Amino acid sequence: MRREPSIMHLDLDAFFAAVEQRDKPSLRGRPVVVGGTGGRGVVSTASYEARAFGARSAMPTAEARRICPPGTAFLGPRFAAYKRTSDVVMTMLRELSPLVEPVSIDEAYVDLAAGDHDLSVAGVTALAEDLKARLAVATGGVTGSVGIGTSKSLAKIGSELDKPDGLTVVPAGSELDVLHPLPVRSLGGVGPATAERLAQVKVKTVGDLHRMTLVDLTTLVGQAHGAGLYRLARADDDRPVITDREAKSVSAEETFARDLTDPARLTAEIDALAERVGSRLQRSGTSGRTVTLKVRRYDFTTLTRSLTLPQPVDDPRQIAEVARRLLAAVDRSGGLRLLGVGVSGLSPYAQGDLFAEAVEQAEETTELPAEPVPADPAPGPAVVAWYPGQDVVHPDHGAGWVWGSGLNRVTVRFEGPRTPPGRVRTLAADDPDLQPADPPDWTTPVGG
DNA sequence: TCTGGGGTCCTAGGACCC
DNA sequence: TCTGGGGTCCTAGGACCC
Repeated sequence: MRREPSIMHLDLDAFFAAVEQRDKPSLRGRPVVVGGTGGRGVVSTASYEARAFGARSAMPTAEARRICPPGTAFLGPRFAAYKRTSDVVMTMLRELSPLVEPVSIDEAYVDLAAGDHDLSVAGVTALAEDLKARLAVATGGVTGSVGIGTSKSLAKIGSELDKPDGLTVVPAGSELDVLHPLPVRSLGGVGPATAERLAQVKVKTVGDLHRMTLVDLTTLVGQAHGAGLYRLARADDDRPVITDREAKSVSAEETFARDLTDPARLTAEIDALAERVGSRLQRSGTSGRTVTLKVRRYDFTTLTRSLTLPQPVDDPRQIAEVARRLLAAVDRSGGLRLLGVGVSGLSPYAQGDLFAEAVEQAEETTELPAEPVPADPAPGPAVVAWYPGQDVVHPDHGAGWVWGSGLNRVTVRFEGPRTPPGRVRTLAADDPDLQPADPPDWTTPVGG
């Protein structure tokens, strides 16, 4: 918590819908719903006119169609248009201060203390009024709500208090007066589950929360969460404004218009998702060691399966191979509603034989075969034919697949996709006994 | 024609190490 | 031959955010 209200939060109002209304004047003043328009679509953004009828973000579009009147526009999103408008706004914010933290396409924090500004209440009020006016002109009529306070949480709460096109400055010293009457849901990190737990002990407002002891709170909602809420209820928040954060994961997922059962279709979808993820990784110059498959079944039950490789991957083919193996081990009977593929454990892509180092480490913790690891082959250029996920067969060990490969060595997991690391075998990359194999027929639907 | 898609962070258990 | 605890990595799931 700072001594002056120097953190600003800007939230663009009903952003996607506002851009549509700007670009299509016939939509102005009418209810507009942007989101998935197919049978399984949900609402991304409802204009304020549509909100009057109950339309909300995350609501199934089918429900929004039921409750909104004839004449409501239902539009698919145009992300490129939103991105262009967002860029205009973020550029304006960076003129206020070099410390701008975009939270999403329509939201950002600005550390005004890093700019040259009068940080009195009157000063920041004038600054925000001027920003809002210029922003509306620069974007062609998109408006934003601004909160300014002594911390991120107060700035964010301020921007929520007066929507749309609002401005709230929370002066230093008045934080608790603002905070305590608000419902606990106003605090970042309090969602439906936490609110319900708190309600069960008669805690409804931030003021109620303030009266809980740290021990009671952490017992109720967990260590980290409890400690965080304890501080937020006291306006104790010193989180800095961060300009760029490194991505920790990259993923793509798709809900199908109809549940899929056809193995060939499932494989094709995995390949397409892996292609999206891999190309994004390659474009950003990163790669990651953990591949995660997400599956949502016909009955909406959702599960994830992941596998950490000894070396990072960014190649769509390799990502797809691993994801297909993970899919092979899940129950697909009844059909799948959604598939997702992700890569995490990201690191900047580095040239060189990372795998050799990974094997050194793995050998320290892995029960390796009794038979000796083949001696290092003669120095010289080695052709690495193996890639993670590739199916192989070995006369001594049977069927397996490549877990990791380097210049000289290849590590294979034998006996199927869930073989524990203790059963890996490290072989010479040029071991003549090790042969590529046709993939097993994993696509046959499995039960249980 | 119920329930998207992109993320982050936390928890908890098991394996394994010291 | 009786009993530990801390730390890290991996996996799976859940809550939450926009």
